[in-house]
Amino acid sequence: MSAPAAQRKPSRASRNAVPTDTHAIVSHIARAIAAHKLPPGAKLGEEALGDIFGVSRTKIRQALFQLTSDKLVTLIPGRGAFVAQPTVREAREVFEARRMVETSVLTAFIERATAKDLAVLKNHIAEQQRATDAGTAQTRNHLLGDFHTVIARLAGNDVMTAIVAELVARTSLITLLYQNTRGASESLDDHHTLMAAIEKRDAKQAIRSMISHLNDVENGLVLKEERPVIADLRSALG
Amino acid sequence: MSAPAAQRKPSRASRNAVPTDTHAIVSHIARAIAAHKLPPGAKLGEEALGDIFGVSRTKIRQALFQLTSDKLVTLIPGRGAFVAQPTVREAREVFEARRMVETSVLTAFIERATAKDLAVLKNHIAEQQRATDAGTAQTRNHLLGDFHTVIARLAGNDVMTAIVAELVARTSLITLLYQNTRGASESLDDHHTLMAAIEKRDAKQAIRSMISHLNDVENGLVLKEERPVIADLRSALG
DNA sequence: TTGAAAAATATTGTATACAATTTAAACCAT
DNA sequence: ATGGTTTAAATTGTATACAATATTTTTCAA
Repeated sequence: MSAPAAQRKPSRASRNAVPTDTHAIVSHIARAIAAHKLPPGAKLGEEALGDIFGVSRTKIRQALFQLTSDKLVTLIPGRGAFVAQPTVREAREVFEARRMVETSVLTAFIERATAKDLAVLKNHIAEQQRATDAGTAQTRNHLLGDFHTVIARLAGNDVMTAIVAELVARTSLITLLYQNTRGASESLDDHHTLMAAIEKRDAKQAIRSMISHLNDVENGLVLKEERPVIADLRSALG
Repeated sequence: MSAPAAQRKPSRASRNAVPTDTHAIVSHIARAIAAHKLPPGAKLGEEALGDIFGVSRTKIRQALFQLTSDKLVTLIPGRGAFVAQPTVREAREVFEARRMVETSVLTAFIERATAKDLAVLKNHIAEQQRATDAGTAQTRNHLLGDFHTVIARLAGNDVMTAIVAELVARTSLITLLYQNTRGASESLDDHHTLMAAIEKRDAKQAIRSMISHLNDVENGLVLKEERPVIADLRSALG
């Protein structure tokens, strides 16, 4: 005898399609950043965000602090929150960290992967293929990054999965700030190659593929001089 | 013509020796957890903490959220914040993560370390030795964990350093919850052995040392049945 | 005495109010 | 016009107030 859900009094935000829970706000903004709707350097005003999500600044503040600890947002005391602008040094360190972390994860995955795990991964690549052939750039890029996180998850270590997920998220910010000259199809080719090595349980070859894949993405980056245009908050998040 | 610092109106907390800045509050609580003054499961009441640090619940809340994302605190909705009680599974994953992450970091360090870097590390071990011979258990344990973070820092990758630091902090919680039967002197011996391999730039041997060191610490853990006594908040943080 | 139900208390979740700082605008002198 | 100073507006930082939820205590019947 559960009470009808409609009994909940509708929050101010329920009219819009934007979330009201703190975690939902965080992932909503994170997705907007990853999808390149919110460019690096964009101001994230608290009241503006509060209006958009229909909550008070209190919750917005919590969300912004969390995003700051994820390195997607930079908090300048007294000035406010901005979408992070990773430095060249930070970009290189993130890629080095990914090479270190993901090769270990990949080794563990190859050791432990069941036939079902391999099938899941193959299916994920098929999704990537479909999104590349006929999908939005947003879902395609999301899937291409998610692939790396999925490997970590299938390797069965939640701690490592969280680390990989964070590094992948930071990478999406980096590839926007430093114009990625490398196309998505090249990355997808890399994933196919990597998958072939994984299926053969050839750890050495798989690691070589992973490292050269990450190197290629990193080497595809160039320093952009002009700052990207600051997008409108509401249109980016609405 | 700088105004005298005394012009700042003294905050409520200035009478006590406890910090008022949010980051300071976070590290103060984190240290108390690492020093095993706040046992796993201890309730972290917001008003109680606010009284101790002389700030409002607003700031305490921020600190608790940050500690939650560091996995040192568990936030149960509607119930409050508690010092985290990592599960056995989580403990194993943290150790596996450390083996993965720290072997990579160690390899990079051995490749890049200058003579000065080696000297810094040797000096750190000397400190560990002094603290083991004639220091408090608290500073000894802090230095033993810090050693791993120092290697990461000297390896020159801030992203990896942050990851190692977080894993080390989580480890201190784990070693309290699952009674560590292994003494500090054994760990110090391991560090000496590792240092010898590092000085010879013997990466393979160094990695072997690091892995067996982490394995030994992990294998020294046992499941404790009884819950640790909950310490008094004020005495732990004052 | 025990156990359940109800009331009272305490604690968390969220919003708002106010102070401090920063940013923008208006103003004036050169 | 230009540059700097002053004033006004807007934004952030912190504390407090109020609502919602948990916890404890009290009460009462078996």
